[in-house]
Amino acid sequence: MLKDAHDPTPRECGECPIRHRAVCARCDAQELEQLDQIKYYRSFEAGRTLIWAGDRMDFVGSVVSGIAMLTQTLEDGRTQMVGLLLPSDFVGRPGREKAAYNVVAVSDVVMCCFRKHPFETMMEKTPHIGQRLLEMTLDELDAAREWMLLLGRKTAREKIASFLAILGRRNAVLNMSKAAGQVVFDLPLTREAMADYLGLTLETVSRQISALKRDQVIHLEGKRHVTVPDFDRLLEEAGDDSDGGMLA
Amino acid sequence: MLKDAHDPTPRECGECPIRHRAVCARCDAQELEQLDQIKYYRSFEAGRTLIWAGDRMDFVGSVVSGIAMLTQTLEDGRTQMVGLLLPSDFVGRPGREKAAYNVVAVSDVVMCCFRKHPFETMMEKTPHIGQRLLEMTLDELDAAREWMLLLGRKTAREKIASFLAILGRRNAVLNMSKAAGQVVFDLPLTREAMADYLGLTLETVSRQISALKRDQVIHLEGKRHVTVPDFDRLLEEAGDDSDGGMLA
DNA sequence: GCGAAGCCTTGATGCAGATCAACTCGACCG
DNA sequence: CGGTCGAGTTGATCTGCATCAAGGCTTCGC
Repeated sequence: MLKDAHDPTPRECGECPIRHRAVCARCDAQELEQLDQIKYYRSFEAGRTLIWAGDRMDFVGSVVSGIAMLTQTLEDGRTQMVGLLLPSDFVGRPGREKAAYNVVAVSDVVMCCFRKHPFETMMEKTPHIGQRLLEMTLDELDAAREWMLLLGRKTAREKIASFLAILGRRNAVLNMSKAAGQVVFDLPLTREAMADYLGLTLETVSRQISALKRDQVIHLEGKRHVTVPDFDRLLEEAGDDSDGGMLA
Repeated sequence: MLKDAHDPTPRECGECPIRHRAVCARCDAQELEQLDQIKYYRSFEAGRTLIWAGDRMDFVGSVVSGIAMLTQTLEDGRTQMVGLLLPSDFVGRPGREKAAYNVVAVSDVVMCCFRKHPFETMMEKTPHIGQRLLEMTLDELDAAREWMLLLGRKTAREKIASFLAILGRRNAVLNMSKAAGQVVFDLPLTREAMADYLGLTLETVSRQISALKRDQVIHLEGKRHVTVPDFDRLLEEAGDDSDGGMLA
């Protein structure tokens, strides 16, 4: 709610960093105009819960900057992450009254929110939006299915390696930082959040990271900065089918 | 490919059992006409693999009758089910060249296939289809996320109870067979397929079913016919949050 | 009627990862 | 400066599920 001086909130769609990847990617100038009428920005600080499962939702929206996670919990407190939201990812479901998951800010987050009812009406009249949302949802479904394989069948070491491979691949695409096959990135999550992602305990996450470090599969500077000297080696550790990940 | 005398393949959309739930649910008479031009039926016998991951796909389609499963495997053979396809569920992804998952017939299956390219062009011109597909995909994503919680955080007993609850709830809705809260249904999967669904071994599945039987949570006639005397008791065993499953 | 194959159950044993617990390190604050 | 708090590491022990192994029940073909 509060805005500070360094707030990276864009002023208008033209300067929006996710303009070409979010739900609005295919909208033309006139459609953006319409969206502009029903949108507003909100900022949240790291650690805050943006939405509680069961809450009434009066908006849907896009993550503009920062990282958030979707989680579910059992009554005794066991929690499982079921979505990791990066900039341009969509939050909420048109047509649904109440939130199905908790949404928690991992880092500071800025969201572009659309008032739900007007957005729904607009979706009916503007195929562009629904088409783009369909694409994005299909991508998420693929990711969820990859994730199910990980949760159901991989060992702790394979889970960690797979997670690092996902982060590494993303960064390799963004930065082209493949100097001699080296991949470098920062872990965006705490050990606990990684555990919730992978269906492990935080102790096991810590141990397996140490083991991969000991076996020279990765190097660590501090607790978060990772260097992967040989990415293929990491992929082997992840245990995927040989053609794995070529979809993305 | 072969058709036998008892083949339940519908002749035209008017008599199609999934007419009002599949991708074509919202299509008007004229749109159905168009779909009719590009569709054909195929039958598969139980156990057959309809599609191999990596295969070139020249069609997408709907399950008309029977049950199929989507599976992924690791190179050493460990396999995880990532989708359970019931009548009206959609197979394939518009815009994608190659199949991402294996599709295996659990029972005899009839599919209504649409030639992929004409279907894609039609989707662009017919918002009804894309809208319906979006709804269905969002539902699948929700189901996948529920499933992730199960795979990542539930015990073997809770997994079995959850699976039975899903089947029971589905049948309760269909049959209204809630004579005094009793729910009755047949297991559609072998122990091995259940294991692949739940991320367990088939021995553990068998043991946990025996345990639930011993503890009077369920009754079994033969290996497949299940009676649940007290559905709330089953839900407790499933370990879900108290408000659980009310989305469906 | 008999053998073989598929599906399922049950028992004995082992191990990967959970649990419980102690400790380190750095950031922040009065 | 010392104290506290959150994040992470590491060790010791326990346990739920996997693994290995044997046997039962049904169905099918000959």
